[in-house]
Amino acid sequence: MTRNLKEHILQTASELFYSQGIKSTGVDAIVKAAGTTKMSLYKYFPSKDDLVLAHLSKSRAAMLAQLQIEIEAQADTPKQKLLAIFDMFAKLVKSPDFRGCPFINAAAEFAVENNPVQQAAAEFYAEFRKLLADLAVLAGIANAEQLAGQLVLLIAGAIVDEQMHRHTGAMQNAQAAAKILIDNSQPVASS
Amino acid sequence: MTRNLKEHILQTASELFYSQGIKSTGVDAIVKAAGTTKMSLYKYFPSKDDLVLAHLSKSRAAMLAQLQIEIEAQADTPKQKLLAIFDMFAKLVKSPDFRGCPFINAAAEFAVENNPVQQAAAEFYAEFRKLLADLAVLAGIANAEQLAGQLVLLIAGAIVDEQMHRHTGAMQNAQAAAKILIDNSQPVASS
DNA sequence: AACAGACTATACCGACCGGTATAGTCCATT
DNA sequence: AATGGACTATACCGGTCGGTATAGTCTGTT
Repeated sequence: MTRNLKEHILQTASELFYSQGIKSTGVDAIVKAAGTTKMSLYKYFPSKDDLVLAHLSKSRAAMLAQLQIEIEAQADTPKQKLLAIFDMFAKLVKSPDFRGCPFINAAAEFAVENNPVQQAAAEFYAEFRKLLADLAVLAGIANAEQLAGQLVLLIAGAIVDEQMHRHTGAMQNAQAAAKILIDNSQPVASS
Repeated sequence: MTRNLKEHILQTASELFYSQGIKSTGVDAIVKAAGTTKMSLYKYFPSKDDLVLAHLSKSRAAMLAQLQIEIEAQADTPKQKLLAIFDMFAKLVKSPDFRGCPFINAAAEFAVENNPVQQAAAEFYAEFRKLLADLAVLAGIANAEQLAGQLVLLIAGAIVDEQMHRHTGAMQNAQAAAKILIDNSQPVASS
């Protein structure tokens, strides 16, 4: 039960942070939802900021792992894997619990530039882009970095769009655009 | 000086809301920055929420007007006008005061679904999309609505991306993608 | 049986939050 | 000169914020 409590508090905090927003979630609310006390929370997380950073770090790892699984599960070509990522996000966006991207939302809540929260958000998107760029390289695309950047824009834009107007199929629209961009990308000069 | 004070308070609040975030900006801070008192603020805006909504409404009108001007200033073809919008946002994103999209940020700060703040954000993006769709129709594009939606995704995504990693040219990358999407869109069946 | 450590219970702290009450100043119109 | 409305000054309200202090409970180990 000892190492479990820290994880349990973090899990509870994560859900509240994501569903209600970080600044709107007080420490007391987390403590009550987790069925514990402030003393225990502050034992494992010396400040609310630490808890917030832990939440973002956990979300980052979880999301990247999920992406990796989704990519490897697909036994198809790299190009099909790229498109499958849009399917995954389309599913994610359909969930009733969907409330936008936790990193974008956190970056919006913590406005000060170079804030640790913003840096955490930036790091996730940098890793996400790299993951897409690696796939694009495998797909034999010459301007892989540029294409990966564009796919990130489409996905981030669709997440934000779905957050505001729900169930408008923004992610499918993004995928349709992605298809065109991929098909129009230059192949590497073949031997 | 009478009608000026209301506008002055709103202007001050707008700047603080945008630069620091809405929830992080207290009424006292607005009052102090505007050089007035709480009594005057609450005379014109019966609650902070009203002030927030007024801020979003003002920002929406300002942004749409700026877009209209930019579009009409271009004496070029509708297709060139569509691309010119990306230039405008590229300039906007370069400003040292840039801190993301006020509507996306506000929607992220106010998590509760169907919150008035979220609705205001959604309304802006709906109008923005319509504006692009009208241009796409003029450009003789058959699937104008779909294309407009995709351009919105690219722009919103680039704004969010630039908010996290500054000065990476995300908006130029979005424009490059937009060119491809426009060139690959189906023309209306001509007579 | 005794000890240690994880965890709980609760009361408290100063600071700040959005919002209000009361009183007073300034100035233009009549 | 007097009235009235716009605006200021300031003190206050209850509530919540993040964070801490103190004390007690419960349980596994020796």
